[in-house]
Amino acid sequence: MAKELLPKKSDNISEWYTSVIRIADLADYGPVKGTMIIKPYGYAIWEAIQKQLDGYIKEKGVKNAYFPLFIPMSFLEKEKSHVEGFSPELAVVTVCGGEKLEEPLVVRPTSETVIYDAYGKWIQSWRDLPLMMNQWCNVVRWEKRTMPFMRTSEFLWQEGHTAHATHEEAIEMQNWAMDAYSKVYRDLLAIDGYTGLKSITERFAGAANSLTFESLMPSGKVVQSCTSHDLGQNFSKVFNIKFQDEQGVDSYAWQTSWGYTTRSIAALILAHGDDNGLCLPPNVAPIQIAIVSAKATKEVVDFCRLLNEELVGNGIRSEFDNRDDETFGYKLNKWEVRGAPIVIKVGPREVDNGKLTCRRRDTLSDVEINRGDATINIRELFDEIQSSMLNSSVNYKEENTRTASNYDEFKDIMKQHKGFIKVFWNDDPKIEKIIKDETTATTRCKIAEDTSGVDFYTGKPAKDIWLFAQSY
RNA sequence: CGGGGUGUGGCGCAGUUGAUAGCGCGCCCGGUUUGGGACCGGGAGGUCGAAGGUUUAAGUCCUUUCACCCCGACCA
Repeated sequence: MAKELLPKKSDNISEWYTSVIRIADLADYGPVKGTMIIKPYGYAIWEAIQKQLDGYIKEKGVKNAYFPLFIPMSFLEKEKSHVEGFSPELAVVTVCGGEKLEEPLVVRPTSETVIYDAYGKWIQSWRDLPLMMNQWCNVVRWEKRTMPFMRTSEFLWQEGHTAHATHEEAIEMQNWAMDAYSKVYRDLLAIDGYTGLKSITERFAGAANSLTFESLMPSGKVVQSCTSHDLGQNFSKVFNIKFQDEQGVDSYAWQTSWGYTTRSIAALILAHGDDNGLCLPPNVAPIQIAIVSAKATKEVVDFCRLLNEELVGNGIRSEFDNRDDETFGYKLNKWEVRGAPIVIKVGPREVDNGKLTCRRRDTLSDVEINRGDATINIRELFDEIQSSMLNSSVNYKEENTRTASNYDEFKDIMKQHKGFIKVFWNDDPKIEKIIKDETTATTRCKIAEDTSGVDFYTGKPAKDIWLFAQSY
């Protein structure tokens, strides 16, 4: 624990990022390339996200289930664009129990194929629809360039898979999932972003179209940590997910899949952290309140203990840091690096005057509140911190969304600022490739249909408004 | 996977022309301390990323390999 060892975020955001993960005790490297150990403090963030998102999922009537880790290679090969999209990053098992397998097994990179093989067996009638399942699990994608939380060979996520009788119903589901994701982002992580449709190049392998939530990081690069796909009938046709409707006519089901990953924790670290370390919004902070005593007299310790019990009893994630081998100043810095939203400083002064000195992590300023109604005051402070953090994210996004009306302006913005670039554009993979090669920017999403402008690249009448940016 | 860089106790580093390792922080024990990273005393801990090679002798030279960082391609 040494704050002076933390590189300045403004100097070198990459080194800052990997250091803060280690110093704040979020995670450590695993023994295998690209793998990571998520430590309790980091995992608790994931649990807070899970709790919220799992609640939304259940409210919607989607059931949790679990499907196998191993998938026969032939399953992936059934959907052409799916296997083409994933084959470069597959981990494949060829030997089991000391014997070479007849058919290699893929460690799931995503579970469409294994789940839809089962759906094909389970769905016979319109009465079986909609079929809506979700699983919380790990997936493996052998990435070339890894980074803790941002891009690991194995990562945790939730994947929802649904089958519906109509395309409209499937689209409603797809939109619902993205709404839930953006609520998690905004309400829990205090991160704003743009929701929209992916381009032909960027969409999920096997999807008819993909919705995404894109959030801008201080480096000027953009993070995508969740997507929601309209799979059309692409998978139902190859996995034979057929049902007989009320008229006795056979049709293929309309499907969606949607996932939210631990990459969102990377966004959380990057978006709010500063030169002093992590800065967590109260709604996801594993420890929302750290109580630190300035002098460990019996009166002070008893005061802290009672306060902590009261807060914990009222559902606040509070901890009394009662270590006797660390000094006051040391503890304050420790909780600062670990990003606890509020540190309550208690000494004889507070015991005497019935006030609490609260240090806000987001503003690094002290606020005095009454001990008497501590819980109420702290809940108010939480709300204030949470919304102030979201506000700064909203402002940052808006300040860094720039409009380009032609390619020269576009290149200029990429050179000077990065961030989001808003343009009129018609989706064209060939042009997207050229732009990427020349500027490193790719489409993030289509945010609106609008025929009032001309395509920034070709100058021809345009149909839509798109956001471009460099992605992580 | 391509280009560049790094690799020495948990962390940050030093180690001259080759002679089998040292510092600071941290850690453990004892004591004094505690309102923004305390101090004194006493300890533990490394064969120098890994494997091979040259040599009487390798942290230092050579080869291979691995990991991490920065920049690309792939990607949630």
